[in-house]
Amino acid sequence: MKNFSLSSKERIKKRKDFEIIYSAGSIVYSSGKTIKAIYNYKITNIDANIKIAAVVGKRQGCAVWRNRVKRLIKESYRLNKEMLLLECLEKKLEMKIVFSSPLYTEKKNKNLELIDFMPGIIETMLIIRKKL
RNA sequence: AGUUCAGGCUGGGCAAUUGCUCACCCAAGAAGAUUGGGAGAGAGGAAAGUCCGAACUUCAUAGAACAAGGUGCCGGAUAACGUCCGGGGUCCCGAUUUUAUCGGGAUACGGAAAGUGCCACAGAAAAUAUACCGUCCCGGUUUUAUCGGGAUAAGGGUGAAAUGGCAGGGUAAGAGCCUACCGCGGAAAUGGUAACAUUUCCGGCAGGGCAAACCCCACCUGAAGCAAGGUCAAAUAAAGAAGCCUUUCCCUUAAUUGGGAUCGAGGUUGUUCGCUUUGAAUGUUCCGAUUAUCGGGACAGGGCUUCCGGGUAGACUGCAUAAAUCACGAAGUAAUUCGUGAUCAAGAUAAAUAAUUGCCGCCCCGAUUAAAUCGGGGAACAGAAUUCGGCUUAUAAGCCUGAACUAUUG
RNA sequence: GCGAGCGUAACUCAGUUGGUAGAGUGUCAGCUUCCCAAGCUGAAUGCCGCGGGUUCGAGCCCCGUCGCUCGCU
Repeated sequence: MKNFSLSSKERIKKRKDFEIIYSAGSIVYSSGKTIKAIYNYKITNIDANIKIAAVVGKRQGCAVWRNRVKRLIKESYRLNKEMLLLECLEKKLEMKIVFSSPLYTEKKNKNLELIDFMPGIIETMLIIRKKL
């Protein structure tokens, strides 16, 4: 498996998965609460993998802005996913994470860059790794 | 040259690395699962709002009318439209010049003599006219003011709007009462496909505004929408059909309830033992043997397996060759149409089209300044979701055309 | 994607043949009371979401637009 890819297998696509995560997941915030992560995992023998999704609320901005936020979250996970993936492969976990950034809105933060998301994502991933 | 207004066009480019989506080829593979490699394609002028019109799909439907909704000068374009093009009327602005012409702009612009309704306040009166102040005549009282009767609609005042305008005649004062011009209504002729325009004749004037008030007239519309519709179809529960099974004993219960033993079946193991999991429920009736009971059949109930229909989750399809785009030519004032040639150019579904960097181009600021160079900053509105034709709204910067104004030069 | 509804005072809402925009709560002032509450009296507060149009006149009629809410798998 490649180190920096993010194929369709590594994204949450089914409605049921989201229902499971929101009902039984646990929540982790980064410092400053810029990034919120909800995660859920179980032990399997077959598919040890991580699946993620990025979620932006409808009221936070228009469609272009929402797409950009999701792309930036995915990008910053993609570049740093190795630190969680090895851990999960060793312990044979099927991990599912939902990232969101509830504090950003289009009116306040018009032009967002990758730097605005990268540290928060890394921080939450480190917290999740500790709790395993 | 600048500013403003109106209309139209463009909506940065190239490269590298790491990724995403789609379909194609090659290799691995039982496999159209999956993995690796290769070469290819991958948002807009509004993709937006969902305001109109269609295609397409399902349902309904003999035909006609009504209801409800929409459109509304005339002609053309179109698959269709509330869209577009051309023309006419009305209104506004500017110029010339003077009451017409030219240029630009706006226009929901059918009917008020089919009927109903409304027009606050003010005003005499707001729609069958009327008579507050006036003006004029007659009479009385009284003595220069007032009262009564009549004539009048010129003037005043109110209002958004007051019953044709203006000039002359006429009169007691007035009045389309009469005349000319203008306006209005009707008829005819001419021009135009038509809206309409021009001319002539007739009528002394009928007539207020509002139909984005009800309404009348003409024309149009069946309803819902790709979350339409179609195909395949897991698990679970339940209905139907077929096949097989429904051992024995004891305790208990209201019970087809609960429990134990035996026995059967499955798992573990090469096999046995062992261990472990699991097992239903009988009742009625007939026949035969025998008379305590046993064997067999039928019906009802129960269990297991298989099949069948329905269609949920989910998957596939609808879904990318179309009223398509571009170029040239022809017809037409134009919208647009016709012909020939070329192209095929996104197809996601918790939803791809990205991130980072470099160079060039554009704009702004600063420095040096002859051009130019160096440094810093900036680049809008906004993201396909079945597909087209429009409309509306958002939009940095730049370009083109036309009009008006200003300044400078000749 | 499709379809409905609502924007009026600080808050909750009325407002219909189109004619000077209202109620309740709250705020402020006065009266009452030894003081407060309650009560009584009075006052202030509105670009009727925004922009056009029709009309003499628009919160109301028409068109466009912005924001909010709800329904359909």
